[in-house]
Amino acid sequence: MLRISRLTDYGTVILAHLARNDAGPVSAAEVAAATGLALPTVSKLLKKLAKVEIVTSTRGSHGGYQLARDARAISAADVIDTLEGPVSITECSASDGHCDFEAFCNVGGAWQRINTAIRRALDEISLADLLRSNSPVPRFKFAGTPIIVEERG
Amino acid sequence: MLRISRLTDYGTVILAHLARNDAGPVSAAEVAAATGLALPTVSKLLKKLAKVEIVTSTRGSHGGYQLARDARAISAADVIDTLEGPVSITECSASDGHCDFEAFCNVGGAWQRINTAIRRALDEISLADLLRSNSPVPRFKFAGTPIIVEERG
DNA sequence: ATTAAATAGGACTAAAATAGTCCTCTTTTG
DNA sequence: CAAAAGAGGACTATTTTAGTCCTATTTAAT
Repeated sequence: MLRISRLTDYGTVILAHLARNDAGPVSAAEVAAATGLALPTVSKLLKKLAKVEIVTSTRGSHGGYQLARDARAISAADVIDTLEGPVSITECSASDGHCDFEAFCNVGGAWQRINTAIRRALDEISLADLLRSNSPVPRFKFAGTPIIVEERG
Repeated sequence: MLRISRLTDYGTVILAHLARNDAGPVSAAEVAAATGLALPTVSKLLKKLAKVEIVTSTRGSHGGYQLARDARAISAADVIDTLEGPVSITECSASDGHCDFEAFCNVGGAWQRINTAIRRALDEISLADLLRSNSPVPRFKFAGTPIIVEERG
């Protein structure tokens, strides 16, 4: 339904936590405790975010993660690109741009226009814009185990 | 990755075929033959499109489907809403708008802005805009059986 | 009337993508 | 050198998406 995945949403929650706790590295375990997300999941996401330098990591004891730059300089597009691959409304336009069936393909200029509009919207929103209130975890209505939102630790 | 599903893409191919064959109803079987898509799939999609009156159906022998209105009056948003549910970038904002955890939720105004931008882009593109060239079926690069694009029948 | 060609509706199965967990290795600090 | 942390990747489970099939209904032609 043209929506971002849960993991990407978790990613924004995690980044929001880092943005609010900016004085030194925060461990994945701390983030997990504060957000109610499972540690392995938090860990996995932070590793990906570290790889593209949205966050920086410090290894070893007292290590952890922190934002690599100001929250205003991290866009929704950065996060989405990292956590679910490049944004593109059709499979075709996500490819290398050279499709064997281009002549038969109805995915043309109009879809590209849509892609461009979406991308522009995502580029213009920063992590700072997404930061709101006390926000551990959004509530989802899917079938699986409900996410705990109580504070612990 | 924030992309439309294959079925929705098939939907646009099917609608494109109907738009180009506007003189009387076209049966699902004819559409399937012309586009290279499997009949049950075409049939399923056309039933959905008929239910929301993007196409009209005629039952009985010599029956079939045709566009319910001019291709310029059918938007990408209409088609996407029908074939993959309402467009909304997060699960929360797709819901009834009343979330038990609103106070904790970081999905706020900024995501809504993104949603709005996407929706506007989708509203502004019509089926007529998407109509291009001879276009049976876009080629996808996923693992399953490749879709036949040769003309048959 | 009967038969054939269609759509309507929904149940069911299969395949793919997504989410989530776990294990082993390396780095750093006390 | 032990403990706390991240790195990397393999693996499993779950959920979503795609695809098929069956039965009923409608309409037209004979």
